[in-house]
Amino acid sequence: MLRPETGNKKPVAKAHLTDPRSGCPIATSLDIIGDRWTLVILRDMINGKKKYSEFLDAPERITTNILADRLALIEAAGLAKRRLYQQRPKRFEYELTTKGKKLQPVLQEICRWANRYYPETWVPPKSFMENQDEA
Amino acid sequence: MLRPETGNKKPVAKAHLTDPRSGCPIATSLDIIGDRWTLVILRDMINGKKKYSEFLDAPERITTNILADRLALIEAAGLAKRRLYQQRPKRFEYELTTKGKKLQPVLQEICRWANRYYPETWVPPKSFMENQDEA
DNA sequence: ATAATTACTTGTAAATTGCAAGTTACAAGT
DNA sequence: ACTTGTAACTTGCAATTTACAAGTAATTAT
Repeated sequence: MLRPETGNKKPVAKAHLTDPRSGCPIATSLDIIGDRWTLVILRDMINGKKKYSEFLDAPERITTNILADRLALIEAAGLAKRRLYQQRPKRFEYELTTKGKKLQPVLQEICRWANRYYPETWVPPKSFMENQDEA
Repeated sequence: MLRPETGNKKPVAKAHLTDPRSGCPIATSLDIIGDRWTLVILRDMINGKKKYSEFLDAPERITTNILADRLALIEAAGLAKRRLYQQRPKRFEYELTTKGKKLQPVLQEICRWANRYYPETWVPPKSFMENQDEA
């Protein structure tokens, strides 16, 4: 198909994003972050990664189509914003919004749990576990 | 197919359960809890639900095949244990292990985040948000 | 001129999910 | 005795999502 320039959107329907399964805060959140990839991308964003290629470098080896899809969903959910940082060729970088940054305590608790029950998991740097972003 | 009595297991392969994508505590955790249903079942277990039919009653309307699959995975991951509480007919109840209970802080942070950014979500009872289970 | 890089898209097979219906074992009502 | 109901699942199948591989457009590096 034609793709005259980068940056055109795919449908990104996903019914549960607009129509949560219930009023439960957990179910509503999982409609957005309840998959195997979204939070690992958020992890990288918290650690300062911004560019598509940086996210691809993660040791979990996300595939390009999933990454593109998740970045669009993350943006649609208001967890990050896409900024054009170069006109030709168009290049975007992704930055967390406050809403996205506020998920850091969730990630921190996940890490505490994993470090306790899966001792082979890495202990995150203090900057990740202590830093509660202002704002 | 034959199913002489209830309680026989299905394969439950899921490669990432035995072989995490990386040593990252977040990725490792998401290999287990990174889906749209597992944590809502854990929520119900924390709130004292034990039986299959009780989990089915949740407002999110989980289907029976997904519930059966998730209960098996939750047990395989050591987050809950299945107990035969009645011999004839065989009836099981599911109870959180300590490992499963220790995910409560993760759920609490998810609730805090959702209550802030999705004001239409329910505010959980204090018992859920404050209770840090002993052990 | 060729190779490499970035940020994707496309195609297709495999796996997972959702929906509906069926099954087994028993209990309770008529 | 027979039908109805309930609990805890299983089965079949269509629809959606995921993984894997390859391709593409624009531009820079060699």
